[in-house]
Amino acid sequence: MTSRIDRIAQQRQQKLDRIRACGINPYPHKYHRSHTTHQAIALLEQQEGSSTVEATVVNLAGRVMANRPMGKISFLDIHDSSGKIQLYFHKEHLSEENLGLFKDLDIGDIIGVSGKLFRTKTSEPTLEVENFTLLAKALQPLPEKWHGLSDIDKRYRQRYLDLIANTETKEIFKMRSQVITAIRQFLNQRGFLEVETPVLQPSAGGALARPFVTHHHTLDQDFYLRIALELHLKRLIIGGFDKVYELGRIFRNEGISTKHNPEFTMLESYEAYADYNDVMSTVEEMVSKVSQQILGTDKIEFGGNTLNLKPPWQRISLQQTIEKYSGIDFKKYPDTDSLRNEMLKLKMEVDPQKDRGRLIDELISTFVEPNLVQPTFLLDYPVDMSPLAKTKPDDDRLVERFEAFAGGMEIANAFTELNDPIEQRQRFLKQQEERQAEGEAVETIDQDFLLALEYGMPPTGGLGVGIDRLVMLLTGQQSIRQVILFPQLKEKP
RNA sequence: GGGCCGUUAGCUCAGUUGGCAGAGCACCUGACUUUUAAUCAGGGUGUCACAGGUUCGAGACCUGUACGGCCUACCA
Repeated sequence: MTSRIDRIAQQRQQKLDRIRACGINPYPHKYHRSHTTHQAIALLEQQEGSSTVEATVVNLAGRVMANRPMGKISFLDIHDSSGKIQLYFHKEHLSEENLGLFKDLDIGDIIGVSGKLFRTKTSEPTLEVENFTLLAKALQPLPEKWHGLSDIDKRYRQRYLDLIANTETKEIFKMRSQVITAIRQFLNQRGFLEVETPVLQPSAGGALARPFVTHHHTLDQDFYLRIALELHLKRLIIGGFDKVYELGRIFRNEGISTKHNPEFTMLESYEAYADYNDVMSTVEEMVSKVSQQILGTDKIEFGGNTLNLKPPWQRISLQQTIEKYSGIDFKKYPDTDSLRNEMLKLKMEVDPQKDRGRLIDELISTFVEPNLVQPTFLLDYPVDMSPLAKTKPDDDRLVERFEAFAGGMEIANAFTELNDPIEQRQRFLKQQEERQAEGEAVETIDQDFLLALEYGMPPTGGLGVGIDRLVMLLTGQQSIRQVILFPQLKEKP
């Protein structure tokens, strides 16, 4: 018994055989197209607006997306990445070879067409096809034309079908590309140098996340995929590049959710002689400029709210904000146990493994984060949870660090970088002891980074921005998988 | 990791109380010289996710598995 899809494939195979039997190559090497479909429509408008511009023959190419036969004539739509255009085929005006080929044409095939542009009586821009070429025969049927492809699993696993069938998907990824371009322009204009640093690292530092491990055969050595860009970029600040950034993929071997993908794109930038106040201005200006450049506005819709990205963003103290939303002033509970007890009073389920920094983090994500819909900077984090940030001049229990939130999501993290090599070493050691005490996996200390710091790093403001989340924000998507072309999924058996 | 929901034709989806497996699109055949999800006539091509169980009889009920979605947990 043949399945339906086998039968369709069989029919297409027969068409392919017929086409080959006519001496036609169904997969030729190239096609010279003179215009995109978008350019062709602009050209038609130009012809119509002028009595001197004569209709000329143009060559277009694209995928056949619709066929409306009407006896001796047929209307087909082809799509290319610029848009779509209608084609008009008149069977009596086609060569014998073209007519035979036309009969074996399917929706999904890619063709090149030449002819003159005109408008039908319903004023649809149309190309009257004088000659056409098969550029690629499709053996699989496309998803349905009206509903598109809505099976979310299939959209991710066969993203090409999602892109063919759903124009909104295409728009999201065009915008993602534009966001990244706009960020590059913004930073380049401000004198930042774009650099590339290693993905494979002997120790994964700069953040606290479980890394992926891999192995280099020739060196017979394990490597980690990077979990942050931080430590290498700071080496470059030490090396004398005053403003550097990297837009790169990082990898964290942790949970997958609507806001987490195991590999994601991070922007990190470092600016010598700046502190976190300078970085704050940069972030709000960058995000608002990028939004204006791409959406034409800095007021965006996200999750049913209108977010105003125009600077200045609200700046609020972490301590006061936690107190405001949870009633807990963590300053009054300087050790882990007293803070945990206070959290238990609120009937929070508190993991006894968590240290003070992680407890505070839990307070942020439970009470604060969902409330930060308008873009907001949360300022001055406890030193316990920020080993790479410099303490405040007047309070060595807090560091000059901020996180930026919008739409209830964390989108950026930044601090005045710790540049005292002795203190940095102590912080790493303290962190390692705590990890060990908790019986958790201990990251090796990046000794080479500590050595670099000993040569002297200027005061520096550092920034990390989750690009995927920023794109979610600007495109109004609630799931990170909608803004990653090929999100991580379990393999189908 | 836990909870809830989903998986039926290539795609989008129906399928009632357990009683012959359905529709639209796509595809095939035919008609049609300006259509726009063209229209009209005819054609159903299926491992009902997978494996068991209950039953005279299971797409439907029960158990397990896989994959996905949402929530939750984890997450600098």
